[in-house]
Order: sequence, then C-alpha cells, then structure tokens
Amino acid sequence: MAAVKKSVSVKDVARLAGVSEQTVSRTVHDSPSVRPETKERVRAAMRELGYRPNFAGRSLRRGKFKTVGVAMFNITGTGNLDRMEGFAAAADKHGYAITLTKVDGHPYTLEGASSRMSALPVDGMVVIMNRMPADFGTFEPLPGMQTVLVTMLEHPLCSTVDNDQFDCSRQVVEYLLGQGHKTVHFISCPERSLSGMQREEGWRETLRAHGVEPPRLVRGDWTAQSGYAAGQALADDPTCTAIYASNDAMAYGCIRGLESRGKRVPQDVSVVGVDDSLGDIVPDRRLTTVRFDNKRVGMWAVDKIAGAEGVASGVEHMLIPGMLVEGDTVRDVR
Amino acid sequence: MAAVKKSVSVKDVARLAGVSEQTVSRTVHDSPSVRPETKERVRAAMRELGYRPNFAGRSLRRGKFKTVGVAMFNITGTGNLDRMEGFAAAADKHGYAITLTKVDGHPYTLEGASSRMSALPVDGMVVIMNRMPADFGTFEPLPGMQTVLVTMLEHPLCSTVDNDQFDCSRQVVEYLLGQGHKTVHFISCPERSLSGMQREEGWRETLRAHGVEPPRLVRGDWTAQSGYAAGQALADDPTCTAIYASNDAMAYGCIRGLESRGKRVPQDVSVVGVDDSLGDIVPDRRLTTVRFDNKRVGMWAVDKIAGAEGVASGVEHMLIPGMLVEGDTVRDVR
DNA sequence: TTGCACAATGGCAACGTTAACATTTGGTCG
DNA sequence: CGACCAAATGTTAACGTTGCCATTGTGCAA
Repeated sequence: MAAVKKSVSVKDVARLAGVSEQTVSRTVHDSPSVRPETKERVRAAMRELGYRPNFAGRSLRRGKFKTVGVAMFNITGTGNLDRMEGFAAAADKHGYAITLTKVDGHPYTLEGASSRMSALPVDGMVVIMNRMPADFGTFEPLPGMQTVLVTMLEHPLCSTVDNDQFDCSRQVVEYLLGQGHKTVHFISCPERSLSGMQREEGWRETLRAHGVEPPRLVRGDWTAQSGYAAGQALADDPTCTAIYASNDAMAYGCIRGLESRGKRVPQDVSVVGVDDSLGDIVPDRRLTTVRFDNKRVGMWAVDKIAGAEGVASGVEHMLIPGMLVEGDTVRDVR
Repeated sequence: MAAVKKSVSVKDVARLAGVSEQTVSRTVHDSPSVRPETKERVRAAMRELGYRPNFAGRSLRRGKFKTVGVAMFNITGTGNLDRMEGFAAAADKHGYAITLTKVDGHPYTLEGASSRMSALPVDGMVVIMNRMPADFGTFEPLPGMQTVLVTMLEHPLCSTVDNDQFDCSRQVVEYLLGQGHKTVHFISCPERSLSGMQREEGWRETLRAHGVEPPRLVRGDWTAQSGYAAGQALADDPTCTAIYASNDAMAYGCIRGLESRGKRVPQDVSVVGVDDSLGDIVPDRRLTTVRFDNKRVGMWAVDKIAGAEGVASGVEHMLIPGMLVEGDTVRDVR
C-alpha cells in the first residue's frame, strides 16, 4: 500500500519476469535474440512496475547523451523562435533533445558559454552569437564538444552558419538599382548588432561595386519611431528616391514618416525592409522585404552536430541566403 | 603525442595528483576538509588533464538531473520567447538547465508529451498547452515527474500557471465602460485558441455582469487583415463607439479599417488590443493594450519544479494578471 | 551415438561519481 | 607518557545500464 518511492530498475523487472537483467535490456532494445514469449513476459513486468529506462545509467554506459546544447546570450531576439523551431525539428529527426542555456556575463565570452555547457549532459553545442564575444579569435572548442556558432563570421575551429546578411543587402540594392533608382539611402541600426553591421557593409559595398558613392546613412535603433524620424529627415532630400531600412519596423516607420511630410510610397519614394516580420501586423501595405530562413539555420546547426555521430567531420561555414519578397512599396522608375 | 580521446575521470586526476579519488571529488565540491595545498595540487592536475566532471556519473549517483523539461506543441507562439526567458532565468537561479522538446502528434496528448519526456534527463516537466490536449481530464503525471501545465484551466493533479485572460477582458471592458461607453464590441479569434476563447468569455461575462447584453462579435483570425475587415464592418454600426480586439495586430488593423471608412480613432471610436506587441513597430500610435508578464509565467513554472527539491509540494493554480497600458486610442466620452 | 551449429539466456564487469565509513596523522590535555 | 580528539585523507560500495563472453538447450547432419 505504501507508495513506492524508489525508481524501478532493470533488476526489479528482471526479478519479476524471472529472467536476467541482460534479457530485460535486450527486450528494451527489441533484440531479435529474445524469444517473443519471453519478451512479452518482460514487457508485462515492465508495465506492471512502470519501468522507464534511466537516462543517467544509459549515458554513463554509452558515453553519449543524445542532446545538443544551445547557448544564447539573449533569448529575445528577432528570429530566435524560428531558429529554435529548427533546432527542435532537427533534434527530433536525429532522436536528440535540445538543452537551452542563457549565458550572461561580462565580458561575454565563448569560453564562458563553453565551460558552462560542459557541465551539462550534451554531446555538442550551438552558440547563438548575437553580439561579438571578447574571445572570438582565440576560442578553442573543448575536446569532444563539437561546437557550431550561429554567425556570419568564419572561425578556424568551429563550424558556423547564419543568414547571409551581406548578400541580403546586395539583393536589395541591386533590385532597387535595377528598378532605375540612381542611389539607395540606408537606415542602419545600433553598432553593437553584428548582423546589422553586415547589412550596412553589404549596402555600402554593393553601391560601390556599381559605381555609386554611398550617401550618408541615417542611424536608427531598430524601432519604428527611429524609422519615422529617418523618413521625415529623408523626405526633404530630393536625391532620395529609394530607401533601404535594416529592419521592417524601421521601414514601416519610415513610410509613415515620409507620408507625414507629404511624400507617397511608392509613387515618390520606394522603401524596402528586412525580416518579413510585418505580414500579419500591417493591414494596408505589403512591404517589400527580405525573408530569412531561420528555421533552416537552426536545422543546419543541429544537423551538423547530431548528424556527425562522433565522426570528426570538418569545419564548415554555411551562409543561407534570404529571399526578396516583392510587396507594394517599390516603384519602377525606369 | 597521440590525441587523447578518452575522457578524463576523477581517477586520472587522482593518480596524477597523488591523492585518492575521494579527495578529488572533495576538491571539486570545495569541501573545507581538504588542505589548501592539497586542493591546489589537485586543481593543477585537473587543469593539466582538462578534467570536467561527468554529468551522467554524477546524476546516476545523485538520482537527480537538475534539469527541467519543457514540452511545446508549437514553438512559434505569441509570448513563447518571453516565457523561455522566464524558464531560463528561473532555471539559472536554481542551478538548473532547460531541455526543450517539440511534441507533435495526432491526437495531441499530455500522455504523449509525458512519456516522451520521461526518456530524457529531467526531474520535472512544463507543458505549454496552446491547444486542448485530448486527455486533459484524465491525465496523471508520471510518478516522480513533477508536472506543471501552462494553461488557465485547473487540473486536479498538476499545478497550472498562465496569464489571466479572463481578468484581462474584465479589465478592458470595465475600463471602456468606465470611460462612458455604452457597450463594447469584440473582435475574436479562431476558436481553436484556448486563450482566445477565454478572452471572449471574459468579454461576454463582464458585459453581462454590468447589465449589458453583448453585441454580436466579429470573428477574426489574429491577422491585421481580419482586423481591417472588422473595422470596416463596424464603421457602419452607429452603436459602436468602443472596440476590443483579442490581439494588437487585429486592433491596429481595425483602426486602419475604421479610418478607411472615414472614422477617426479615438475621436469617433475607441480601440483596445491585447499583448502590447506593437510598441516598436507602429510609429505614429500608442495603442491602448494589455501587457502580460510571460516571463513571470515561465519563472513561476520552473520555480515550482526546481524550488521543490524533491519535497512533494502541493498542486497549485496560479493566474498572473496582465496590466492595462493606456495609449492614445481610447477616448473618454463621459 | 556423437559432434556441431545455432538460438536463447545468464554472469560479470565497467562506465564516473560520491556517501558512508575507515584509517592515519599530529597535536593536546590530564 | 598514554589517552583521546580532530583534521586530513583513503577505501568501499552503489547508483542503472549494457557490451562481452560464457553457458545452456535444441535440432540436425555425420
């Protein structure tokens, strides 16, 4: 009658079924070398006792955890949900689980994330690198801990994967130039954002590659309010017929700011954003923007670890291009 | 010279430091009964060999994993990021880790999520219950697996926690009635959403409690587009001076829909949303809305499990109220 | 009848850690 | 000087699982 507190082990099952522990283990793994009727007896015993294999015993024996750790410096970031969706999907596919850890700390190092992870039951780790860690250049992954960084930067010892921010800007700028615009103005973001700076660099270099000297950029802070201010400022610039904002919120803010100064989008000015995050939110506009496949980024990272299965697969650098989505905020001026 | 593949155990450290394994273990846990100079010798050996304690051995010995599992039916959902932030923060506080699992399956059961989790190294689990599982009423948590459900519904055997959707609607409706509006129109959401239906019920019952027969609702689908259509439809209704939309996107869509029909917000019609999700996205409006503390929901869930520490603490039901945030989309008509 | 192959099962050890108990050492007090 | 105490360290066993090898049983060919 007393509640059974102790957990049930193979030993208990073996005793009840009248077989050896080994036979129980073999039944759990559905080995063909156990007679069907024996299996059934063992299974009945497992059901009766409520047996569930113990993860610790198993991992200790096997030396594998079938788990990938994910270290994030800040959890609330654009695209993180989609990335997690990707982590979870890929993990699922390989029979792995995902362990999440928030890493904070000043300074903010890969070494810190790594040592934190190493105390957890994981076979490898993914670091979402929103900001630049202090030790990026010198970091060495722990032996036996396959490490994938989510960043556009390359690393000599760790595989990396991310959206191709540079190519994103190239697509946008070339698209706008292709529509006949003479130049493309840019609304940037805070300088601490890695991906934002890469977008900025892509914008600048693509313009130069087409023989256009980049105009002075307007610095924003990711919010629509800053985009609004930028739009108002650019409304007075007669050379400004096309604006590229580093995210959709600023792009939308910019449109409203232009409108508040009597400019119409796209008749007078074309505007493009990035992230495709406003589809369900803005009812009366279809913003031209770039859609990233963050889920695919997440899957790639986990595939790299869970798919390797101990085989020391080489370091790879993967960039996943975004897709330009045409809305109604760009006008062909040719 | 040959790369050392095998992992380093206490035994190796003990041998190198010339002490017993127990002394190594004591050093790892910084026990006061080891002489400082011995500790230093051991630490040096650990560094030299790159020793890291093995999670599996430890958990096997201790019978605890110091990990909480989180089961989600769909990862991409409003507020999930904030909830995860809460999970991670609370886990951190208790020295726990978070293990994430996506549960899919038709039908969609707590039993399925639970048995999936039971094969992972977790001491307890949290289920984010976006939809209604088939076995909600009959589900029994596995013995030794403390289970917390994120839902507004109560459960006899599992603790539950969620935002108080009912109270959210009460706040909004009473606020609008308090501003002198005779009734409050409602833009609802798809019927499969649990929280959405609770908002709807709260709207209906609060109106009735104030002696107002709820007007016919307009069904939306969470998108701004559906809100836009609803706004256009309601613009022709002369009794409609106040609209409550079950999320911000629809509220914003509604505002634009009203405007497209010549109605001004808030001069002609007041509009309130839910979620406080548009702050950085809409530049020229401050939507009156309700802000939920999803991080706190997440923290409560993990606290319940990690804080219990084996003590069988009772089943609790926690509802966390949202906070009405006043913007510029409501007019006092008294 | 013997020998042999093969199917089914059992026994044992080891994975890495640490709680509980045992032992040694050095020092203090009666 | 011996008895006793505390500090520091060592020994043993156990947590649950499973790979390896040994053992038993069964049928069949020589």
